[in-house]
Amino acid sequence: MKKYIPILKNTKLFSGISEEEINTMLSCLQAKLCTYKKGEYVLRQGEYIDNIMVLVEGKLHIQRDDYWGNRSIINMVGVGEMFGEAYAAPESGALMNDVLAVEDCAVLFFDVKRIITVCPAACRFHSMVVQNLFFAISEKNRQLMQKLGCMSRRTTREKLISYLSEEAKRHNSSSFSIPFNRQQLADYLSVDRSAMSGELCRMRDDGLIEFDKNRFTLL
Amino acid sequence: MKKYIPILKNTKLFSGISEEEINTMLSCLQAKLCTYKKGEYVLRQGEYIDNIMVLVEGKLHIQRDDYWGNRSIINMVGVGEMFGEAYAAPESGALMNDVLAVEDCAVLFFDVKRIITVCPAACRFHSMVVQNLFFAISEKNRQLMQKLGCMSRRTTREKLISYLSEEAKRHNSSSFSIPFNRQQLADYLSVDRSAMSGELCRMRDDGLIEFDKNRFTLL
DNA sequence: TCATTTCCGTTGTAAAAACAACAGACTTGT
DNA sequence: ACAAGTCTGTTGTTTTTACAACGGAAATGA
Repeated sequence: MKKYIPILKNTKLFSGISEEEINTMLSCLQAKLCTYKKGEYVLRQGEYIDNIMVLVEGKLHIQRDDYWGNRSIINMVGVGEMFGEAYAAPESGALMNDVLAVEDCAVLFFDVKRIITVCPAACRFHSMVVQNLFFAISEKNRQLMQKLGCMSRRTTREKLISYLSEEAKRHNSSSFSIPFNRQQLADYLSVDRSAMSGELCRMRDDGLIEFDKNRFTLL
Repeated sequence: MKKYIPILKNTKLFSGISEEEINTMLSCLQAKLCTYKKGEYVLRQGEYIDNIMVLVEGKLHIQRDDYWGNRSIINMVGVGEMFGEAYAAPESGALMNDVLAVEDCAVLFFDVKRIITVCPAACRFHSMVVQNLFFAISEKNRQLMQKLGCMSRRTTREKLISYLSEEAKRHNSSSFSIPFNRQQLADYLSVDRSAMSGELCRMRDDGLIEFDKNRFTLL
């Protein structure tokens, strides 16, 4: 577990907290480490959790499959990112989505109650973690609204432009790699893969974008 | 301002706090009351805020209009509900959406910093408000994911079924009124109004639902 | 009460997406 | 190195949606 402390130091949750202090808090918060192989589910829709998770290795998808097998990728989780925080509140109900390991993963589980209630030992930086958690949820909230803004577009082309623009803004560059292959991007935008593939090529022919595999450039 | 204390008592933010204590906190948190006529904007996309707002009278829409004039209603805000909490964090950037009064409204503004930092007078129930705020954001988060689940449906019919099912679940009844007219519902689901209107009638003919104006019944 | 506006369903047409099926390029694992 | 599998773009067909325009019903307001 200790080998992940440098990673935790750079997460939103432990921002501003030193490695030694993180080490102390890991036991204070009773963190548990679990590993998953590519393709395994970390959490399944319908489960109840009282943990907040931090991904310290690999890549995850928050996703959902409907009756007809249509997959919808809600979000991508990279190393250092938190997930499950929406279920931090008591009585938050069952998970709505699956969490799938798309690469071999390592995940740290933290007991929510131990985070949001003052710990008996009164860790010096406990209250800072609470505030960090608060800001992180707030940011996640904005991300979700951004995705809603993207999903509310009518056509595939508009969705693509919206998504690619956001990615360009996020990378501070008109050239960037995306964390999805074509099928995953289609699932993320909730459109048909082949239709999207065609639309991407049409956008390239129209001189809007260039791309090679997962690398895109906005023109 | 005092006349709204009974309303505040029943909000998520002030849950578990007595009316007298709320009265004390209103000054402690330096609350400000603003009123808006139907059709006025409470907040506009691009603004920067450091407040959390509670609607104490009327009805609001969180929405966004794109270049082409397509309106997309992100969320509906009713009396007692909070909004703007996603921008509670510092450096949370400019507002992504407009907030429109769809009825005459009264809104209470609270300074975020005064909520999340311990107040000088150390109000007895300040920490409870912080936790309430935390849970409220967490719940908003789940609501957004639920809407994403709805928006990720491919067809208008699936979106309608998804939305109406959630409403039925929320009302604990297969018969309920929705807070939208047809155009607003179409904007909320990001579909064409006339196409949606037709689909609703087809669903009625197929024996899936019944409706009269804003009142729907699932069969 | 009457005129005006808003709301809702309907229709027809054009545009777009979903779906299915396929072939070539590329990866992966043995 | 080779076989199997995956990923991507392409095409054609069917289904669905968007758009525009209209009429009647209901609500609003002077």
